[in-house]
Amino acid sequence: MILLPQAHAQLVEKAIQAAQVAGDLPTFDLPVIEVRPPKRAEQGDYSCAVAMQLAKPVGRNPFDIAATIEKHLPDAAFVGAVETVKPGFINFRLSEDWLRAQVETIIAEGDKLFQLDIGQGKRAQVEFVSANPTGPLHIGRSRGAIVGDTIARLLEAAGYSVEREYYFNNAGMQMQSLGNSLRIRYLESLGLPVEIPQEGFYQGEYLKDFAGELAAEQGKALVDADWQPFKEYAEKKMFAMIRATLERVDIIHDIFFNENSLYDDNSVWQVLAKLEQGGYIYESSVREGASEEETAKAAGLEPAKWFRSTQFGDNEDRVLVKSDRTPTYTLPDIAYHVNKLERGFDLLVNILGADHYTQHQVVRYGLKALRYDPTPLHVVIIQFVRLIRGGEILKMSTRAGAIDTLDDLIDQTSADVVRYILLARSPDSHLDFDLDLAVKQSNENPVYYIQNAHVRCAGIFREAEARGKSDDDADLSLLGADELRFIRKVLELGEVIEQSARELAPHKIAFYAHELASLFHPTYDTVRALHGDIPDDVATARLRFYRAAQVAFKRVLRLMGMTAPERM
RNA sequence: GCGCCCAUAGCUCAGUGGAUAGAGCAACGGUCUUCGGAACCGCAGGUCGGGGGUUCGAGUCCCUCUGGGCGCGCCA
Repeated sequence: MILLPQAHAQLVEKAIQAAQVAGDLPTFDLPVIEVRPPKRAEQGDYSCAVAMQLAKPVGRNPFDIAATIEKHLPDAAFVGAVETVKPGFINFRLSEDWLRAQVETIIAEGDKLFQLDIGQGKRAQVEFVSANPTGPLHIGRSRGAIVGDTIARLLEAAGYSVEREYYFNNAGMQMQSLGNSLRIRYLESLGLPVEIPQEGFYQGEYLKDFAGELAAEQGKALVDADWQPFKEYAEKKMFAMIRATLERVDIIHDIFFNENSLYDDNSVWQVLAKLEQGGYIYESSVREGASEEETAKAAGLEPAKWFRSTQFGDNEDRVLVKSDRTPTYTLPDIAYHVNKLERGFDLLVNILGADHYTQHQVVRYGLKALRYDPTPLHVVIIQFVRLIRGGEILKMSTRAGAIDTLDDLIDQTSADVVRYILLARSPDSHLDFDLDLAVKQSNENPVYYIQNAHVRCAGIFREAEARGKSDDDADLSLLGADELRFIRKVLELGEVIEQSARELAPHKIAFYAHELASLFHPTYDTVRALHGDIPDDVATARLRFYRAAQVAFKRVLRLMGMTAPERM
């Protein structure tokens, strides 16, 4: 299937070249020619403003230039009419015959509708979620989960070969606390006296469940054990839980990358050595340029290893190896990104919460110091989510208790609702998740509005079958203006995929889905296929149209990771 | 104080430097002896936070101010 903006742009380009050959336009370097749907439908299906850009270099008024370009436009099957208007727009209208024929193309492409080849099979990796297995997934994390998975789906549709990766750390203090918390719950479930620590204790109910299972499996065998075996047990269970939660929203990672492997293969220390060789590391108990206060605080500390990130524009140097000679999170994170780059991906996408921005900058400085080319690396920063219930704002936190896990949210709404609401906002914007609205199964909830379009198509075919009618051998010339308007919108899907994949802006598909549905429902209302007074040939053509519509909705819903229900 | 993000209709938000700034919800008024109404139609709603600048053209780019979010740890 063709991308219409690009196809039109090529026509304009050829027209300009032809005009130059004919001497109607002077010679100049071709600008990037952009063609897009105008805001107002009366202005055409696609519009090009290149003549305005050319007015200055060519030294003529834009309207004349546009008219000249129009004169030299080559023929194309998809072009119905061309018009040059006011300041210098060239407006295109799609051929209606060509549009009608697209109904068959859409049906033929089916689940692969607008499967593009922009990625040309290049390898892309999307890293997202990446929560350590210390607890269930929270809503704050889940926005990144949905955005990351949808970006992966869009990249696949754009023609990339995509891997989904989850980076985690199962070492460190938090995991030790988790193991210790489980140990206490385990002893408690055996009826032994325990003391719940004030700090570093995980309160969650899930640990009581784990403890109960562990006690049932092991009896009193672990009464004298330290935190270690408990940590291992908790980690295993926790990951199973996280995976199960993600699967509920149709997210499956291909690779779980353990931070520890970067120590096992020594790459963390190799990275450090290379930075040292480059002269980017110094040893000191306090960073260079520190305030008196900081210096006083650091008095008596053993020297740490500092990275001169200020050389790359950072506000201050960062510690890579602490006084106790263990690395900070930053060092393995740099090593991880080196690892990613060396795996040869053409595109690396990293989904991060807004609070990780600074950390990521330091990683980039590290890569720069190591002389890696960071161009494949793209970061999508996700702004925070606020949960709203009864008009009240509940702030999200990965350490808060209560009711804000992704599982809870799915339980209270549905996987589809969660996916759509978390998706339908620019990642740059803060997101208010209105629980009351999400729970409502009414037209206030856009999720059902979109899915209902698919349901209605499915319903038509159930009914058609019952009445013994089919859409075989349809005469598509019988389709009217309403149907064509909808088909035009379906054909914009390619642009939406291309653009949202290129810009890593998956919310665009969500808005498109709603726009498509809002063209569908009025059409469904007026364009009847199975009414008694509809002639058979018209009914057949319309059924064929609804077949194409169903294909489009299914494709769009699947691109968003949502289900395309047959009934609701 | 420094860095990043945000500010558009009453509310929640779209808006790739192009033409008269758009949806949904809420509010108001209508439609239907339904291929499943979680629908459709209409009406109304705006100094695009303020001020400068760049451009043939700015909600969009630059500067600045104001207001909000996040970060600025030898935590991860």
